Amino acid sequence: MNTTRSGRPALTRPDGTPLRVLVVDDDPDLAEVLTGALRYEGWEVREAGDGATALTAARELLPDAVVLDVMLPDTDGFAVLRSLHQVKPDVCVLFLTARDTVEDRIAGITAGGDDYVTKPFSLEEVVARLRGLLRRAGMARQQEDGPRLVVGDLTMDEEAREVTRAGELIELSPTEFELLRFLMRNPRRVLSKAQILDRVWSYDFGGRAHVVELYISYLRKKVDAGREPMIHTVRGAGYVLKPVTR
Amino acid sequence: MNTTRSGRPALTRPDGTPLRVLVVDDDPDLAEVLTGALRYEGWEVREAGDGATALTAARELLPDAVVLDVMLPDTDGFAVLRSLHQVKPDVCVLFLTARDTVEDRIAGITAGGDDYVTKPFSLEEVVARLRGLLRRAGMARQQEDGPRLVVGDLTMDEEAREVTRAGELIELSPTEFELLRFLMRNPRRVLSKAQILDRVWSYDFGGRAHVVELYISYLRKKVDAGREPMIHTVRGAGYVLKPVTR
DNA sequence: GTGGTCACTGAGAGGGAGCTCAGAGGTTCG
DNA sequence: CGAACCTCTGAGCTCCCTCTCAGTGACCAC
Repeated sequence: MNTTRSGRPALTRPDGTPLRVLVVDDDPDLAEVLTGALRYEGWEVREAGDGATALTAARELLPDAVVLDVMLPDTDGFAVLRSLHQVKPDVCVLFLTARDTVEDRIAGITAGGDDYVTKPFSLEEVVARLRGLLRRAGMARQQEDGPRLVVGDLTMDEEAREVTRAGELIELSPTEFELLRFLMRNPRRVLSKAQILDRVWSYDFGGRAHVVELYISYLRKKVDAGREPMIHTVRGAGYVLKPVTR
Repeated sequence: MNTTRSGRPALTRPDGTPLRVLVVDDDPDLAEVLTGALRYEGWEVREAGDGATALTAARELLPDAVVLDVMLPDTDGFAVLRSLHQVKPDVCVLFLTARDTVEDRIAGITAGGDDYVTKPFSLEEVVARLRGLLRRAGMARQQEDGPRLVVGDLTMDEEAREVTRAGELIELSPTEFELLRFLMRNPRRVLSKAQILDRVWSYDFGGRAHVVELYISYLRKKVDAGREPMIHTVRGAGYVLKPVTR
């Protein structure tokens, strides 16, 4: 079976082969980071720096999804979107936009079932959105039963943004939610503070690893409150989420 | 089963295959947006930019419905309609017209059981009209029991434009109605303000996401007034409509 | 023990997201 | 032509969320 670098089963195409994703961004550093994160998911990834290259690559790769910067050196996102749909009508598109471009030009994009993320974003968010898109488009085989994560008696419904422990609803802030999602997608694995910072916080966040401790503390108060703890500290290494064992 | 990108069951042809729709508009951006929205419904969609192309496409696709701009570069919509009826006599047509199009011509349209929408329109409206047309023409299999949406003790009769909560009638303005319809067609799913703007407001609306908050506020006063709330805010993510859980 | 490092958590500042009121402009209808 | 209604803008306000700082506690090496 096709697996991720982390050992998790990968989200695959219906025939079991890896999902194919095209990353289009003119900032090579950013493209590199994205590509890495998506490869980590076990997907097949290609990069392109402008609209023309993107189209050539798309014709070869026939990607299931495209991560597409709205601002490109040669064309604009809408034109690329149109051309992409001609190459592969059922392709999913995740747009990357600057914060100030949002309202006007993005209008209409999410209408087609596509989605967007504003810069600066966290990798966890990009991956989650992509997974959501692919799943809804029926391009991904359901490895788990739907958009629901389960670790022990802890469950997370990503679409409804609902988290429960032992059936009890837990309210989380956006950052808490994203942190817990990352933990739940990597259960029984020790995650370093650096890893967590890289995935959950946006790439331009200059802050110290100290925030991670803080948010772990918040999560514990809500998730482990008065119960057998699931979030454990591994001194000098990081944190790990484990189902309760007896 | 055939499903929409949103995960809902799709409205299908009687034999279970996807409904086939042809979009005819000379504005490529608009056509793209429409196509996306209809694909999102799980339908099979083709595009055409003028009358001649439309006819060729229609002969191949044999569409169940056509979304047809009245103003086309080569011919006018009515001529296309006549030719379409020769290709497929029972085709449903949804006309797109400018606000100032002459009244009497429109009157002629609806006489044939077809329908029209004036520009600028909202995607939610286009989709709803199309669903209505197809349902009435008996081309769509009724996946749900008729034109009635139900979430918890909240019900909406789309054709009668009647909304009730716990049996009590609720009066809504047009925009409020459309917003609630969108929420009710996506229960338990968090919808972002951008998604809501794209679907419920017309495509040329430049306004800020602030309007969504305003209309959510209006809806709450009418739908949730003095009752257990069904409309919930998910900070940093959007809004979600959920049946009351006790 | 003792010193040093790593981790946890309380308090609080600052910023931003969301809610609501009041009112202007437009449209519809009588 | 006026009244009623609807839609959207602007502004003020509140509350929540995020992060910084600082103090305390836990763990380890010697």
